Amino acid sequence: MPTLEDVARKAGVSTATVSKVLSNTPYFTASTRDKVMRAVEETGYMPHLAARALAAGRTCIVGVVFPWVYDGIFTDPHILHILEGIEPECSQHGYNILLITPRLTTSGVDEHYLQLIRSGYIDGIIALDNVPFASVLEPIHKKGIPVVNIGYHVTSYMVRSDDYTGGYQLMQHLVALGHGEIGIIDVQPDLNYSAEERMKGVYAAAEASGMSVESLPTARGDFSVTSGEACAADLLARHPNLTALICLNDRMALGAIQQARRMGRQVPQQLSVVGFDDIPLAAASDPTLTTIRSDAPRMGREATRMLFSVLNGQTPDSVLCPVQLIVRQSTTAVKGGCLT
Amino acid sequence: MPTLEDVARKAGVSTATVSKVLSNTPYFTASTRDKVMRAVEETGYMPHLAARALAAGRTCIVGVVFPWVYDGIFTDPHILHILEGIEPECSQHGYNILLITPRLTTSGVDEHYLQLIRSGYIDGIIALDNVPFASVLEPIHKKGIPVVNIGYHVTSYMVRSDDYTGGYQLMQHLVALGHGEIGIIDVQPDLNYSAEERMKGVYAAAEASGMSVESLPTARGDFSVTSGEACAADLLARHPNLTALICLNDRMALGAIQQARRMGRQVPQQLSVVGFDDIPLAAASDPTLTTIRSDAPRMGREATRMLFSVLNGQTPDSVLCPVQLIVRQSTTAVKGGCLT
DNA sequence: CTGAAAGCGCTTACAG
DNA sequence: CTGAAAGCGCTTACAG
Repeated sequence: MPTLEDVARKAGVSTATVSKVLSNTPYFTASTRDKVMRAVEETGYMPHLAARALAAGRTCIVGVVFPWVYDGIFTDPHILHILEGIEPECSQHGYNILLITPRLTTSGVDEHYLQLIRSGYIDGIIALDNVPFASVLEPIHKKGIPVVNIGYHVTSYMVRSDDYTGGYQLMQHLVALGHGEIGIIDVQPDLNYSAEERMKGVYAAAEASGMSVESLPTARGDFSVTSGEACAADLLARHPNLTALICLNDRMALGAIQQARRMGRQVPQQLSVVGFDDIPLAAASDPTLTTIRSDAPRMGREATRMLFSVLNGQTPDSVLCPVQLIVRQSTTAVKGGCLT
Repeated sequence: MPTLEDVARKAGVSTATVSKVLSNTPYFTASTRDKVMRAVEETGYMPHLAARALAAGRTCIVGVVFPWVYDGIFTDPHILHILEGIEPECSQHGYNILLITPRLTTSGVDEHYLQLIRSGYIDGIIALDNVPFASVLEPIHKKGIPVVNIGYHVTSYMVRSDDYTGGYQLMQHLVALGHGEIGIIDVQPDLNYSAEERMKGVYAAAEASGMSVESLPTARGDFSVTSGEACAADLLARHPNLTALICLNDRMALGAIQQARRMGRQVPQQLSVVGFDDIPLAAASDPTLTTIRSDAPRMGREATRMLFSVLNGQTPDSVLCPVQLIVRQSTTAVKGGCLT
């Protein structure tokens, strides 16, 4: 492999000059540039990134930190759509993506992660740090690497999805359809920041329409389909007069629909059900599911742009990404209810 | 950040010695090691990877090359399950994953990809190189980086899914259920290597059971749900006596089921339908889909192990990963047919 | 505008 | 077993 020195010799200039031409400093004449570029062509020179990284203190690598909090990390569509937004921005800036998946437990992060963060290999980080029991941010802060977090853990630069408004819209949608007897399938508190925000939104909308938050029948699932079934069974048995269910994610909603059917309740004619996330199955299930879609690629894109702006010495504002209510077949006006 | 020299000074030895202790060469006494390790502790030393890469010629980075052949790259479950198998192996070996997504067109790969490959940043590569019209392997070969390919493009080390056997099993399954009038929904040749192999398997099984391959009614889709619908409409109109359809992927199979229903054919009572891939929806659709599952995480794992073995100077054998027939509700014995 | 030289932080023959 | 020294391939003040 040819080095800078080979190019310099061939062009009849010093390595310093070649370096300057190649890194687009303004200090050279057109004729020098031509000589250098010709030599680059002829030698097939390509910069050695590790050498450049050592000398310049920049690696052109951004770390994308997806903590390994559960097995499904690589198949979670949300995470992947975020990556989909990150990749083109990095590519465009000539940056490479190092995929970092620390094992995150209540006792902290793993050793390999710590080493990597402190290794000088990474110019900036986009983290997906959003579980209450632990954070990946601390070693990053300590090392002083610029970081943008997608999630609710607090740092200087953040991108969040508007979970609160999503929850608000779901409740509002059901109220507008005339529903008054609404059950909730949520999850245990302190399990997930987004879920907490969603619930706050649901409650705010309930209060805004004059409902008493305390009296909303509630069951607690764990995001899984089966927990949705169990919760629906519980709620519908205890409160047969319910006309609608708000589920904190789509998978529980799909489980709830299955269970409602089993108990002889048609969806949506006798029971409206809403979910959250707009997973692919939500558009393909029967009935299709009314839900909230967040713009994950946009979150990735915004986070990456923020990171580059930080790397350029600016201090961008944090971003709240809007969500969208997707009305499908699983909700309808309450029978005999009055539309507002 | 403390450097090797800081550690050496504090331990009262040379940097060469510290380096030897840290890289586990056998050339030091226990007492030296203790001194060094204590100094490492006290200084909080962490090796600078770029410096190490430059000096040692190893970066501890493996590139995972997923060519950007279509938008869905980040949401294709198959790709992600492969990544799921790659990550733990790399992590275990102390290697980091650089995610490389070259834009692949008939005119070749993009410039940024070429630079990266030739940059000296990457010790080894796992590629997912499997579309007939272009390959990402050539620049890798040219640069001489060890590479394992997951797919049908030829290189020294390869991992493939046994598409052929998958196709064979689907046909065999239908024949065993007594089906004799079987339609095929395939895709255009030269579009996808895996699809070609699947078809070869289907044909081989057909011949093995005495069918004439030429007479199999066939329609050509493009992997999409809607193309599955169109193909089913075509086939069932032209050949009303068909009792089963083999579709080269699940999405076309799901489309075919929809269309069959619309045309008044119950699945599976009046028409058995099989797919290929076992996408998540295959287990959740109505009816659930009989299909072929390939073990993507295993493919990722095998490829990574092969790569590390190549990096260690060995020459591992290529791997053919077995597939599995998943029998679900969309297939049943032909009415009045004789089970063999 | 150009170049000589130091230096980024490590590893690795080599000599002892 | 240990260390002095060269070198990996680049960038960056600095002097001219």
